[in-house]
Amino acid sequence: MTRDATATRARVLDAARARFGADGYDRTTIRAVAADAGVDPALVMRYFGGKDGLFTQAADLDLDLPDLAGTAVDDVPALLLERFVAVWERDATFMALLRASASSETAAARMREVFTSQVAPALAVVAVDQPDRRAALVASQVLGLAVARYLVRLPSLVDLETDDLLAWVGPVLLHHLTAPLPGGSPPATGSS
Amino acid sequence: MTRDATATRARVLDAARARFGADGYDRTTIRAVAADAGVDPALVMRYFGGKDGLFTQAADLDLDLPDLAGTAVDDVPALLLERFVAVWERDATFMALLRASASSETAAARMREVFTSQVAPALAVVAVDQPDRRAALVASQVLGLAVARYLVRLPSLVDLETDDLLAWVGPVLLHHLTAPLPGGSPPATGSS
DNA sequence: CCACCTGGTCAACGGCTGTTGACTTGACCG
DNA sequence: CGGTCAAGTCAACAGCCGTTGACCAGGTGG
Repeated sequence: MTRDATATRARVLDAARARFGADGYDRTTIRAVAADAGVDPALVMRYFGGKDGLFTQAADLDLDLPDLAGTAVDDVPALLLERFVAVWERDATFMALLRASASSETAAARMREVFTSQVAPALAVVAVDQPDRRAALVASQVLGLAVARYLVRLPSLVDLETDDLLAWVGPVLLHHLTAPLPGGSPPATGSS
Repeated sequence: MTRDATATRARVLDAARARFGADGYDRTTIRAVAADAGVDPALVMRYFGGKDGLFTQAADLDLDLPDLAGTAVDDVPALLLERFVAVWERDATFMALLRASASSETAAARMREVFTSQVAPALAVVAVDQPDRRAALVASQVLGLAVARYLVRLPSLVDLETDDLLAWVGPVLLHHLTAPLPGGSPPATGSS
């Protein structure tokens, strides 16, 4: 059972996610990840090609958002928040990506890609209007929640139970998705 | 005019803010800051005692929030957002603190302190209810905006003019400050 | 002229890191 | 048993970083 390359790979990847999520990109060392996985640093190199490769594979985030077509827009915030909390608490992938985005342009680009390929399309179905912008606003609130709660750890947000969190923030997400366009006289560019 | 310690200190501090804001804590090297300021790295040591000291003094954030007592609550979001955008764009202090918070517990603690000593007291005057929690929710949206716009750089948020930003996000801040308590049956602790 | 203090530089040390290439171990196969 | 190939280890290199202590420059006061 030992000497199982697939299992070892998975163990290294788990250790990497934990380290990247807890310490950020720069403070995470290949040596520490290897030690956590009970493996020689050189093996990490062989498997992932380098620190960048290790991060890329460790921070491959899949939000697994459901198809919202046919869902009443009022039910969307609950679904979204439940999904995000689940992702936050399942493993450290999201935190790894978030922490790394602060100091690595590559990670920030990956974050943008997660938004473009997963969040924006999912929300485009339920936002009547300027779907991309509304999706970005939703993302800003959710991202801010993650930062304030898990990164900065403001006590009055850490104390919130998941249900209360939904009750406080849900209406805001709904607002971002459905509120009438701001700016009384929209300078629409001809295309209507 | 050369050999002016005060001016040199200021030059180093400016360079440090720029570097910390652009690259984060770990990627910023004392050598690079010193080079930017046209100074020997050893001088930075003499003046600030080390990298931590340099960061602490460079990331000493003052939001300069106005006294909101006597302000109509509907006017608060505009004031707040204008202040935050001003702080974001004035210098790199806020970005330095935000980026560093992702990988340094010290920086995260400083962020918490900024909230506790500046944001929460300022908003306590206008939030009728659970002022600390409402202030934290406001902070989460503002922080999320900073992350999404300046760090992850979601295009549809980067494109927003300051005025439009206010129009989109203002109502949300107002909601966070004034919306009725969620949870139909509040488990109030005896005081009613 | 000399001493002195402040502002500033120089060269170096020690530690940690990513990365590499040669080596070892162990399981399977004929 | 002997060979072979993947899995894994070992020791080392080269580079960069924070930090240090000794040193230099130049204006000031006696």
